[in-house]
Amino acid sequence: MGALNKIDMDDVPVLRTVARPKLTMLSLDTILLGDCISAMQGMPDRSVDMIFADPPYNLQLGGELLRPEGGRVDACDDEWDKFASFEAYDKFTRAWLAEARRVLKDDGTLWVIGSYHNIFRVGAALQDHGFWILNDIVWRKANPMPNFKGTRFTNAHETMIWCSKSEKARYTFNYASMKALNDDIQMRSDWVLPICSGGERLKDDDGHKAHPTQKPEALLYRVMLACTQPGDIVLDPFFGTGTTGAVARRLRRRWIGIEREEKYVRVARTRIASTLPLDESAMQTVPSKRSAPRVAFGVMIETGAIPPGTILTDLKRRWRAEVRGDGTLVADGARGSIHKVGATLQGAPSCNGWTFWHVDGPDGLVQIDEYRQRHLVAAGL
Amino acid sequence: MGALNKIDMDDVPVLRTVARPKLTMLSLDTILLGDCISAMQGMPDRSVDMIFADPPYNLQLGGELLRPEGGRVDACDDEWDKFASFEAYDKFTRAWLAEARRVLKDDGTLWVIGSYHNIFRVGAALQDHGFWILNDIVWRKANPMPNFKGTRFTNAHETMIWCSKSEKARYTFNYASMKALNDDIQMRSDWVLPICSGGERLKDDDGHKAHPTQKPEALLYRVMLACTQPGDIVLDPFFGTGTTGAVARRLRRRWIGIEREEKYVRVARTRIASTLPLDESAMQTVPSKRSAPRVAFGVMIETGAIPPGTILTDLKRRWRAEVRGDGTLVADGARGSIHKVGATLQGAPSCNGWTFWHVDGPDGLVQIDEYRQRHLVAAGL
DNA sequence: TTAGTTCTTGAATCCATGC
DNA sequence: TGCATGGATTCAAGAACTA
Repeated sequence: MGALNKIDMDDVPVLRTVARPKLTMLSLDTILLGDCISAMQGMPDRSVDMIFADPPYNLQLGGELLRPEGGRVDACDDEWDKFASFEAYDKFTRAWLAEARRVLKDDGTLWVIGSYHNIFRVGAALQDHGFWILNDIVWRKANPMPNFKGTRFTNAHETMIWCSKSEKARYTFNYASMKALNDDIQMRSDWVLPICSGGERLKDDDGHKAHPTQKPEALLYRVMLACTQPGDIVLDPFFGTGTTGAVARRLRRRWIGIEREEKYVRVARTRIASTLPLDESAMQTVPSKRSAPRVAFGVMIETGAIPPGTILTDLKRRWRAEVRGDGTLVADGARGSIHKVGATLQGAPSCNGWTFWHVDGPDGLVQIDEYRQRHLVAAGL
Repeated sequence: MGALNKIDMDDVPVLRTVARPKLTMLSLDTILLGDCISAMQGMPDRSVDMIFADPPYNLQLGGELLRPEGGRVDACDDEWDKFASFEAYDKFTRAWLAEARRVLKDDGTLWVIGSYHNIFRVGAALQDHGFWILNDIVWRKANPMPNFKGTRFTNAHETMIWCSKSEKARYTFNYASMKALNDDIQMRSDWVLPICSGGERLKDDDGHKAHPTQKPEALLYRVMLACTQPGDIVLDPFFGTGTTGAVARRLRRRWIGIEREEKYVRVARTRIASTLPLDESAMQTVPSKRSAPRVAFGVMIETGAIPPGTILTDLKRRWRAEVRGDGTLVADGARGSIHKVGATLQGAPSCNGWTFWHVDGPDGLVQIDEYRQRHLVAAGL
């Protein structure tokens, strides 16, 4: 009996990990069913070019959370995300990191994604294992779930850590591709991408989401395009529904996925089997679109462009309002945002405060939108 | 000889930390010259409302050892940012965090800012000390320094961790102010703000920047507006050029700064002395409904605003209920408070009766919360 | 067919007070 | 300390539905 039992020979093979002698050869484009630490123990030293890891976040959620309209939030309360303590989580983290480090080629890189619940512990463990952090990348979600109770800031991002095995490692970074992907401007450490929803979100037979934390393919697309070459081997030790495998296949990279839950493996197999590799020509360049950033009026106050206490007026000086420290306006009989106060004073259903309000200065009336334009220019946006 | 030698009595006093017996009283709006751990040891337990900490980022390893206990470094370069190892940095971090935790009020909050070089170690240490992370906030720099060599992604952000002393702490979060500051949309965990440059950037006599990591006032403005009230005490154990003090003074908060380097203290003193507090009227913020006085629905009946027998309906006129003399409602199959009846009829777990129910009058539907607002205004509340 | 409206949902550490 | 109760609280995207 070998190290792994091959239980399927279809398009996307699935191997069941049984014991742990090292394989002399890697099975590529394959899902290993089992615990990631054991599975990696069966892999040779320095055998993969990149590792993308989306480990449990250890969310530590409380009771159920209700939306304002009464609905229930479908939280990630799965058993695989529960740990007894930070110590238990650290022990688990350091164990899989040790194996990941061993199977990674010396010039390979490791990516880990997490949230504030776990990412600090993961980052500290990485450094303790000798990994050299190259960047921390912020995935700014275009459409995050709001904070329903108004108790904190909207948790609108997740963090990825990108690191090499050592300070001197000669890692792959496709600088030119990243710049091209970003309209010929250097790719920054913050990426704005939508969450995984719509047709991309995999559903089970009941129509429920197949996995609570499926990542968008766009995220993996950018990661893989940045740090690997076609033909490189990408390992994902927390494979889930196989986003890493699907994108690897699309981008003509080789891949290995490890997943403990059989139900996720089934979903991943079907998904990857139906994913088509991109045309080689299509892999050359990728279009991108940059939309104008939204600037809140409050930023004008914070940056000192319009100090609190400033009196604003409309073009015909019919109404006046005073700017408050929190970016709201106060006028005779109205208070609130620049838009709301403008609408109330005029008795109009709505109002664009940016064009309605002006600062009455030495040079006459200056529309506050003028300040916003200056801010955008100064910020290089 | 007292714990601190007062060496200056000007507008912004500077106290030199000498020994460490606890002070019975806090000196406010003051800079303490000395190592932050020693200085905090001279402060009482649970004495400050908020701490903003911008510790050394440990940007370079392999430099000379800086003793965690705080041995002074006289050099004019940035020796304060060098640590011999992660262990040394951790030891230093855990030492100042322990004092910060002791000095912080039980319902106070702590902010720490850092980059990928140090923030993961700081975050893990926070959690190990029992702090409860509320958010990690990404300061997305509008105009970061490019990566000149093209070897990584442009390092375009820094990370702040916001935490309370415990999971159950009742911390201050001015939700309504934050929402107002962001054009009436919940403030997110990613903040786009320019770096500190131009006239705000302090220069020394040679025209060089006075401090290598001066933070923009806009950043502190948002932090302080979010988590403190006017009059609250804000401590900054790594004061530098005193951005925290300047913004605190502007926003009419009290402040304490600790700084080891005399040259930075000089710059900070001049800066803060020339900062003007904002007008009190400009400090008024949007009152939150949670802090508004409670009004029982029965008062609406007692004052005659809504007479018994009035028929209430929801916005879509799907349900009807009749007002009783004691302030309860009676509907088909339900009776009780405005909230309970609304919840029962909808089959919802809960319901805000004030916003659910309406009076169907000559001017159309009027939300009963409208009556409550009128009552509050009339009562001068 | 289209345009407008309503409904659903996403890695979430998500209430405050009084008895 | 636990339980009952009042009543505060949501953004964007895509699908489903309606006129």
